[in-house]
Amino acid sequence: MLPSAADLLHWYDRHRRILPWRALPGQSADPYRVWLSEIMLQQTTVTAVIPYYERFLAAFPDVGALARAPQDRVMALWAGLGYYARARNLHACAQVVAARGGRFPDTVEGLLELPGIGAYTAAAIAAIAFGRPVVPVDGNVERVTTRLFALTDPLPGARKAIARQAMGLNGDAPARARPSDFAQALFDLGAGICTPRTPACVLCPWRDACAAHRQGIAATLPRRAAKAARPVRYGIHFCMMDGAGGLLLVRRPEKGLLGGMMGLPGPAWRDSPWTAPDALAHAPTAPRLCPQWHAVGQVRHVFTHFTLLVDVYAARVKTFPNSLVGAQGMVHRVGDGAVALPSLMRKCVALAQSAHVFD
DNA sequence: GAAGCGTGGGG
DNA sequence: TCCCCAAGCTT
Repeated sequence: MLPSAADLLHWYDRHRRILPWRALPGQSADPYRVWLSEIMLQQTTVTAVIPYYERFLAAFPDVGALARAPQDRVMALWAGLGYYARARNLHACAQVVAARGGRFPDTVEGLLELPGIGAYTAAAIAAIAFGRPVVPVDGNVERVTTRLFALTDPLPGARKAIARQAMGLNGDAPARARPSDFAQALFDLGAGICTPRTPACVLCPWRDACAAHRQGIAATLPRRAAKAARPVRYGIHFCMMDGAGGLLLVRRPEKGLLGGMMGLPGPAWRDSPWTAPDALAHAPTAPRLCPQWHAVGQVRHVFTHFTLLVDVYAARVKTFPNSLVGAQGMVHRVGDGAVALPSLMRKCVALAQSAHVFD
């Protein structure tokens, strides 16, 4: 028995989530909002995205406003959401779209040419915003599909085969009549019913069509290849505050980890721990500046492919010498939210403040 | 194809 | 505490 789109859409009409970027029933979606939400939702949970989405939409009501904004402002609003290349690509994409009159391409092929838009996002925008009959294959759809057809080959190797099966899910007339709802129904099914750990098969509109459910293996799919162990790396960062509550920050390189974001000064992270004298040799210095450094503790931060342990040193000075600011970074006030400071660096600052070195 | 790229919440 | 992983893209 093949899954019926009508069954899924009927379920969706009763149980669809209300989300800030989602059009109400019968209304058409704004391509800008759909695009913005899709970029933010890449590898990121709905609950994490919502406040960022609201702030972005308030700051940049349309693609032209986003295109005209300084990159620093975009990065500052993105700070904390992670995968910062998304924010750089978002800004670049807005400028391309603004240059073509503010209208997004309405085909998968056209969307694919834009920065930050890959196979999934192109299909999602095409289906949700432009009603193209395509199935965006994200993690939800992969999970639903592997279970529906009991596909047991492990990810990521099986990804292409899974996508082929998924793209056939909209083959019947009800699905092709409502491409936008069909795509979002698959998301809601994956997010609310066909969940990773303990799927609520008893509530699933596709239960009778699901091969994995019949075989009692739904919760074990999709299978994944074993992951490599996460190594540990070691960093040192210096938190220096002046009498007016200014913090010395440096601009990180455009590419690479935390690219385009601000950070506390410190030597490059390495594979072996640091000793205190070793670390202090890298402290920011300037003529006639003799800061009293205090070791305030360690921050543990987990990135995708390694764990970072940061020893944080804090010092208070009267004022930052111009040479230091000019050579190594900028100053901003603590509490100023409009700075592109990623979560790792915010943790370091919070630790330094908790040590009362700045009181 | 594989590696690089963040973060926070839940089991 | 640890492990999993979430509407993936780029190189």
